[in-house]
Amino acid sequence: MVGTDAGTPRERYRAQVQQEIKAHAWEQIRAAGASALSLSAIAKRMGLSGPALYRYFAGRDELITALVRDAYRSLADAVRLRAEAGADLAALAQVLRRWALDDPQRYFLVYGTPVPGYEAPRDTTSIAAEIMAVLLEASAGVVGAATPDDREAPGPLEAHLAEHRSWDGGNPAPSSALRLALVFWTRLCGVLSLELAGHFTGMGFDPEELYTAEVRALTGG
Amino acid sequence: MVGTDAGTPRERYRAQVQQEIKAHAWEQIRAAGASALSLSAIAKRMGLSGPALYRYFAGRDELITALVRDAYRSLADAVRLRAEAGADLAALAQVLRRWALDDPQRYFLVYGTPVPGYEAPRDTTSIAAEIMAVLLEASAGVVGAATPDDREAPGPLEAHLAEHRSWDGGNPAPSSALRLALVFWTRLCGVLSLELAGHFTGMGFDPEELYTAEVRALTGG
DNA sequence: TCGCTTCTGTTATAGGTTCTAACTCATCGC
DNA sequence: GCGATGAGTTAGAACCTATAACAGAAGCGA
Repeated sequence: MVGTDAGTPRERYRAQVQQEIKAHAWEQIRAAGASALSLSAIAKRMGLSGPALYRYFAGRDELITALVRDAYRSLADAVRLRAEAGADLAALAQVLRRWALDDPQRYFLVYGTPVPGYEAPRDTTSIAAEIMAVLLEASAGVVGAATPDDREAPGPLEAHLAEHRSWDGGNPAPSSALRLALVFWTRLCGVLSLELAGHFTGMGFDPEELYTAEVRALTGG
Repeated sequence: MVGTDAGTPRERYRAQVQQEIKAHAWEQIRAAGASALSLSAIAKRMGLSGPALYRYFAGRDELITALVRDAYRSLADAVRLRAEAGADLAALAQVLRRWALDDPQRYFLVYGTPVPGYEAPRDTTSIAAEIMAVLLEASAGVVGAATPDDREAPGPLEAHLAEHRSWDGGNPAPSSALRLALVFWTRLCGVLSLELAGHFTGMGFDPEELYTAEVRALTGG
């Protein structure tokens, strides 16, 4: 645990209390969703009284923003770690699915309903870019493995992406890899969002079958 | 406008006030999201005082439930009307996109973050089934139009769906049509959810290109 | 037309929330 | 030890949901 005990005692204490607040916040969110998050309730359960928490977070919004950032970070770490361990795109799909099922409300904090006025802070967008970079790298591996016969003529989307690839982080992957990473992302989020929101309940089939079928279609398995 | 003025004067008045309440509610939701919906604020803007609204809705949850139902209904009507006018699957995709972009928060009320404990009332699930029935019908048209050469061997998902098609509403469509309707739904919701939540902002490309590319891939255009 | 009933809207109130202000007290560094 | 910093407290303003008790209008039957 390198870096855990850096700074002055006060800073360490402060960081620890902040972590404790966030832990209680996650507990509440898991139980009743982010909209039910209450600073007062957290304070009460920590043996503190209401306004004490404002020493640690400027308000409810700042706490939620921190939770969103942590959620983003946990997904980015999970994906990046497995990618560095040599996982291919199909394996990354399973990482994403596991991460989502492990805590649906955490998934929705990242990919759920946005607040109209809300502007994502800079660090979360950079984490999002980090995730896309990993997916892009893995996608380049898939399209690179395709035999020349499999290379279809670039469609309109590839052409469009070839001209708008400012988000590729300098990755020299072909536009077909850009397309694959993007479609991978949207299709899997599509299945997960509907599954976790319960839109498949009562339909009788197993969402995992749908998910893995989409992964197969994407990775040419 | 058949059926608008049915019932006693009191019933008509009551229905009108309920509609007015919902109109103000949508206004608030469009501006600041469903979590910012306030009965007090609605009452104030209607020239009423707080508790008066409880004559029309038992509480905040019941109002939101009514709004969810109306949102579902508007999507089902939009899709069904165009389908009855002869629209094919690609055209229905455009209807869905237009409906979503027209009011993102309405989309998220249906397909956004769910409240953990919340159980969808029966009438909304039946509307969801109605939407799926329309998509299934249009999907059957697409797979029916495919030449025999295009018919691929049924994959694992088709096999799974063939055994779990309780949601098909008695439609005798082949399991490939079930698969298509399901994948149509999830892929398009994937693009729309990410687009409307702003996850593509700053990436430079046009989400509509991605959307139409997915529609092309689905309808074999 | 009278009067009863039903429904609408009111105020008062309880209890919850976020958040600010002002104050007390412990801790840390010099 | 002493001053500065920071943590935690209570008090309070301004919201919110929701209920209770009451006033008054509208509808309906006799």
